[in-house]
Amino acid sequence: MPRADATRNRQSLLDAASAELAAHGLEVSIARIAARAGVAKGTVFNHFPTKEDLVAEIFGDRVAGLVALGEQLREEVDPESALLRFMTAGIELQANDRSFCEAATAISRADPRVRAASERLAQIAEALTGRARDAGVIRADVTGHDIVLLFNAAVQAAAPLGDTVPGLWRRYLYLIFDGLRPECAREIPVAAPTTGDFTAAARNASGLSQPKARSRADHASPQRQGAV
Amino acid sequence: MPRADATRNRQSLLDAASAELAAHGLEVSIARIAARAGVAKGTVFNHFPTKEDLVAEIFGDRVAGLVALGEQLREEVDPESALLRFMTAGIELQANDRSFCEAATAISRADPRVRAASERLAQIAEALTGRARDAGVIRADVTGHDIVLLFNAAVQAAAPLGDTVPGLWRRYLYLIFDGLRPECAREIPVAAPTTGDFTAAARNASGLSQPKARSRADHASPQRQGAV
DNA sequence: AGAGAAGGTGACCGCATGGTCAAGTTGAGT
DNA sequence: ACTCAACTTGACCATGCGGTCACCTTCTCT
Repeated sequence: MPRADATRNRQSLLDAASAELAAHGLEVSIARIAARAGVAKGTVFNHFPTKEDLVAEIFGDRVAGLVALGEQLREEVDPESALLRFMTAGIELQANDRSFCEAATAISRADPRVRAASERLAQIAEALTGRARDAGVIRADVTGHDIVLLFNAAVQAAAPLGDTVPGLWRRYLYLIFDGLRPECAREIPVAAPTTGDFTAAARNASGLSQPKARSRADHASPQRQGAV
Repeated sequence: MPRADATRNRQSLLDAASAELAAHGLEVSIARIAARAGVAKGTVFNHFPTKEDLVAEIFGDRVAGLVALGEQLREEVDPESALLRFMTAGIELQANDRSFCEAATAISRADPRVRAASERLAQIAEALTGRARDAGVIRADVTGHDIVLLFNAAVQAAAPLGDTVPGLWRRYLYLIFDGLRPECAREIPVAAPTTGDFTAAARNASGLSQPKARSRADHASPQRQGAV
């Protein structure tokens, strides 16, 4: 059983990290987080072995929250509104959290907790999508994976103006959602991604330290004889 | 008139930087670029006062290329196919270039060359969109600015699987494009962004040095009494 | 109250980055 | 062939990062 001040500090750190990550994205320094939590830098590493670990903890929680909401929405009577609300929540999470999208792509795919949460999320998304599909309110060729990936789409469309026009992502959510309706479905020449694609992508994702990871990967291809 | 070797080196640097930026994104080090170009680091700064300057040069060229294509497409007979090809080109550019999306948001909004090119791009996009709108092939409430912003959407939707499923962005392009059709248009509760929004966002964008820019901006809001 | 362990601390390390500059090299005009 | 400005070079600087560790403080159990 940990000491009282340790528990307190741990919570402060999680709160501080959560806020700083949301405000400034993945590159916030540990020093900043420590300062905000009112502890020394060393304390951060007492509680979380690496920065990646800290981020994974927070990111896992966020995804878990979304999963919980999705679970509720399965009870919702109207499948269309359920799906729309699910997408809204997923997008809103990212729109309010600078670290989220980056984290989803880069970090913590390797982290087991995040992996688990993400898989649950994919299942929920598929369930909600399936209900909407069966009800005939969205096109037949759209899958749960598509829905999760489209979270990114709406946020990133609005991202260049994100701070200037705060609710803009909503515009693109609606635009994209209209594209999901059966009425206007044209054939799509590319198949939906599979669960296997996601696991394969997870293997490629190396971790937080992109520079290091990069230089390691680089030895393979872009070397030129004369240089260096 | 510059010396012959200077001209040669400048071109090598642009080529190298272009390739490295595409492959590794905005955070490639100057050292890497210099190595690839086969020159010393100092030489880079002989030709481009700052890293931001180098990136702006390249990024400006890319946008200009897209503008040129857009200009050709205005002659195309079918407005729908013209718009679709324009979007495809814009997305493809980003999908093949890791630096592009980041650059669009972060850097070089401040750079006059890039600003100019971006404004031209917005005009072209508006022209192509207008033609498609008049022809009744896309919904009335979509603007050229929307189209440019949606470049990001398709790429970013596919981004988490980008390296694993290379052509995936195409799927989301088609999905999004279907959402642009008049047949399935529902009312959108958020207005399209204006040119003014873009200029306002440009003012906020500070430059390459995000860390510095951040800490400057940070003094304003997220300070907490006890901390630091 | 006292003791011992759990936890906090901040100076410190190694490393990488963007950028500078005095000294050396080289292309081009005569 | 000679000269000199234009250009290149790489050691160097300041800064910021994630992470470590010997030392000190503080909680908790008796």
